[in-house]
Amino acid sequence: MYGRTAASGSGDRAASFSDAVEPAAALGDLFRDRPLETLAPGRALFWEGDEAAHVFEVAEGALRMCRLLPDDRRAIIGFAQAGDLLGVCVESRYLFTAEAVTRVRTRRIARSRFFTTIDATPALRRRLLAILCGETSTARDQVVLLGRRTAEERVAGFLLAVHRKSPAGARIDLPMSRRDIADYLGLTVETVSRMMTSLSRRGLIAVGTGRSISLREAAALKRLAGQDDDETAKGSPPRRAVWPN
Amino acid sequence: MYGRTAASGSGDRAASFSDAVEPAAALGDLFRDRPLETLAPGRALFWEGDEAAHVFEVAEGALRMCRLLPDDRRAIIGFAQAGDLLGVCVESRYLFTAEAVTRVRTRRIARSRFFTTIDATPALRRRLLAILCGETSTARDQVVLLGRRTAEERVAGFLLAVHRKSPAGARIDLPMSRRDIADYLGLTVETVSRMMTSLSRRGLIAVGTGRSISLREAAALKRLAGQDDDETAKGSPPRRAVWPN
DNA sequence: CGTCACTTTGAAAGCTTTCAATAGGAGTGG
DNA sequence: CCACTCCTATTGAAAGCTTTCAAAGTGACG
Repeated sequence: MYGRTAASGSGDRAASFSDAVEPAAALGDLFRDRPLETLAPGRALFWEGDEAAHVFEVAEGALRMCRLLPDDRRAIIGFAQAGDLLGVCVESRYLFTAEAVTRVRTRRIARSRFFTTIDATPALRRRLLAILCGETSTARDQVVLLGRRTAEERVAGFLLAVHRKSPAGARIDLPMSRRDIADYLGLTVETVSRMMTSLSRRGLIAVGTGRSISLREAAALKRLAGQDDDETAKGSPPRRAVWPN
Repeated sequence: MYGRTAASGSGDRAASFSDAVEPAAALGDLFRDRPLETLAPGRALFWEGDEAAHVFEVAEGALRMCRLLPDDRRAIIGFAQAGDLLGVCVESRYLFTAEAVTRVRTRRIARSRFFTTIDATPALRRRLLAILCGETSTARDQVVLLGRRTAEERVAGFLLAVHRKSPAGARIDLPMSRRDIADYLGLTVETVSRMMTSLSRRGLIAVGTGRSISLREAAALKRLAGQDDDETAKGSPPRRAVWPN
């Protein structure tokens, strides 16, 4: 589990990494006086199945939350970044592995203390509730993405999602590798690469050196990703197509 | 959002519909004296985007939670059944449409009252927390399923999941259509049908009349679905494959 | 300035989807 | 109670999008 401890951020619902929640009581306060711990790229903060003894707050860097299938296929459930909470779960074991993508700095508190404090503080309870609802919502967005969108739509949507939470400008620096992106989007590295190339050739993005990318035609990209800010249809209720039973 | 208000149930984490939570304070009590409302098959309990005025408890029947893409592609996020909670969300609008698959009976309470009561009752707060964590976990299982499993694994896993929550016996009666299953598994109706036929021809299942299916070789099915109850590997920690960065 | 890991390309293979058409079943009306 | 209609499920065959398998580029580092 993860979630911003005091995030702002908008977040088009379609394809957002973590969740947009209005600033409120800061869950981050819980970690205020805990020491910072550093994690080198590639190292795990905790493993799926391990005793969930702590709850973590990401202070810096990016992590990937992943799960492995018996035959080594890997699925990345999401990425966590500064301000996100990791390891919140009711069960006693972590449900996924959290690995550092970049150098990461975290703070931790005992799970028991986390819940005790949360339970005793109305404002924090509401924050946690919001975070959990957001997490579910994000995971479901991912379900829609994986279940019904093409490779191109996934990649376009991914780039837009990253962009939405990066400082500013058309330039984005992906902290993760193509493999991470592929495992997050349910594709292969090659397909991700091909889509990037394709978007690039069509002038929608510019693939820079390393892992930097510039969005050239955000509007077109949104159209591709199916995240049209179609203002005309904005007011109308979503879609009420009638489906046979 | 949905979740069992007082569920028992085990639930192999891989591919479970709703979530397994130990019995505790019954959230269902909140609905105890509310009148039952009936919904005919195919009718919506609420629409995505609608003002989330109520929280519902399913008393009977099965619903599908779905989302539509701009071009009519549909994704089913999950199914809800007796005991599940629907419509819990922090935001003011429903994030998906809930439609009756079978004849459904529900009870409802105002969202404000729901949260007020929950907030005032420690035991209920913990229940809700557990439900929300479970929902997130379920949605993520689905992400892994859609992102990294083959059509055959998905169908096999789906049948096992349905079986796990049905009364008993090898026989299961699917309340939903092939289309619903397809939209839930991110496949087409034809592919689902072909997989069923294939499993049937190999003797793993027997496709009865209507929507009934018998599991002939549950063990083999589990192997296919990647849900091996491999006792030997049971004790060992999940998987700690080291991934390059 | 090599080495190694990651990314990009190519070409062929594969799994699913599409498009079409044939079964099956449930419900309706004569 | 049977004929008729409609909708859902099953099959087939061809097309397509992704994946696989291989190999060539690129860039970061020591």
